[in-house]
Amino acid sequence: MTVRHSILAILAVGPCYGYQLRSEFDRRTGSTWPLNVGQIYTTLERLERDRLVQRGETDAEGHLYWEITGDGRAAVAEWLADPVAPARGVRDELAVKIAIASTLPGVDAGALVSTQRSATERRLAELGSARFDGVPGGPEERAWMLLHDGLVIDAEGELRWLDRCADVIATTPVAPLPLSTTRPRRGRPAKTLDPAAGAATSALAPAAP
Amino acid sequence: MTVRHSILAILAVGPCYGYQLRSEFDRRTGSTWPLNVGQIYTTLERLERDRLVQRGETDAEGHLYWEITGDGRAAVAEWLADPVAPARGVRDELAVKIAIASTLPGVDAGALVSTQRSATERRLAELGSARFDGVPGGPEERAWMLLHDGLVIDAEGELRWLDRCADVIATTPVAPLPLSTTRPRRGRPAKTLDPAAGAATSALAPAAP
DNA sequence: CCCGACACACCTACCGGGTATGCATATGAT
DNA sequence: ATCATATGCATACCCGGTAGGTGTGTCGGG
Repeated sequence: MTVRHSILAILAVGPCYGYQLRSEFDRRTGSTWPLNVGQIYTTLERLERDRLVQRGETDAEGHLYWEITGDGRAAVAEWLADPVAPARGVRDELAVKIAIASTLPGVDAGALVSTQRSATERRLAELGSARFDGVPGGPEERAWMLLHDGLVIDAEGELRWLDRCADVIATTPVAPLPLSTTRPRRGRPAKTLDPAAGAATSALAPAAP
Repeated sequence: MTVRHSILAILAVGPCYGYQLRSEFDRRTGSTWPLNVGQIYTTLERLERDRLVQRGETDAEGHLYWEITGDGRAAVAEWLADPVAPARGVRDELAVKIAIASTLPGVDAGALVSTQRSATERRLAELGSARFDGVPGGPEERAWMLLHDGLVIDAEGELRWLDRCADVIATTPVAPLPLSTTRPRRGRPAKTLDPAAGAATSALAPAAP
């Protein structure tokens, strides 16, 4: 939803035509987020459908200027006021991958973790030597710095997490899981008598009282 | 691509029918990643199209068992060997949002950052009090712990990053950007003789009349 | 002097992940 | 008897994102 909202926010500054939106987006984000031009037009159509945007004037060169509506301004305000939703990113993807891998017979999950660790370390090194090549002092540089720092912090966190994964895998061995042989019973399940008690805490969580 | 690969990896253990794949996935990931059943079937069809999977036997209950192919096994091996691609997650989304916001006239980017910080702190607190409620000692618990720790590390990193953002915003003020007034020149760009001087002057756009 | 490179400008088709929803059947609880 | 819930499958849809095609105008170089 980033592109959608960003376009809307730029239109809140003033009417723009499609291609212009892209250059404004690039200027403000330092070309940090690769944006396909085609996406602009489909997004504009969807915004129009949702009454957040409307077609405005057409200039001599044939440029169609899009204007933001009242609803659109409200949506921008809401976007700026609301924090972005929790996540669903790489960490989840990695977590699922490792979780699945550690249940597969004949798969060394530890090796997977260490491979990933090497890749992340390499990434971190590349980030360390990356330099902004553009006009300093402008919005592009700020955007670049913010993104760059974010990637660094992310990579560092990934390393910490991978170490934790290696630890969990090494210390709490789980037998490889074959396919479940229990035939599923249809219908409403029988009432369970006692749910297993005692949930373990993770190392990062404070000890339960 | 997580679901696609995970399904394939489970099929490498043995043939399964659609619904069975979902329960195996849940069992191995601790229901950590909410997986819509419908997705299984569309994914299986795509896997079949790509020759990674093929239709097998149908049992007495009418369950169609899917089998992995040789290409499929190769794909699983490749998935397990390759590290997960760099990212494109929340951090990017947040970075773009902050970058855009800090160029909008009349928008307090600092307030946006602090709002986000509050939300992340709240999230972190919730994570701190979260406990695994399931059968301890199994793969579900391991998956839950890995994911949980990942979320904690991620939230902590986000806080660090947001502090950095606040710092950048406070110390390197950028004038709010109006829409660029420079008319785009079509055609092949003129050969730039002195790129530094020309670009630097045009970087700071004066307010349009 | 024309050709090719390249930027502007727009449009369309397509893909893949994900969600919602509908349908049918079986079964235990109330 | 009825309802709630689980298994089991199928389909339509949306959305973000990518690829690729169509022109047009301008400049540099052969």
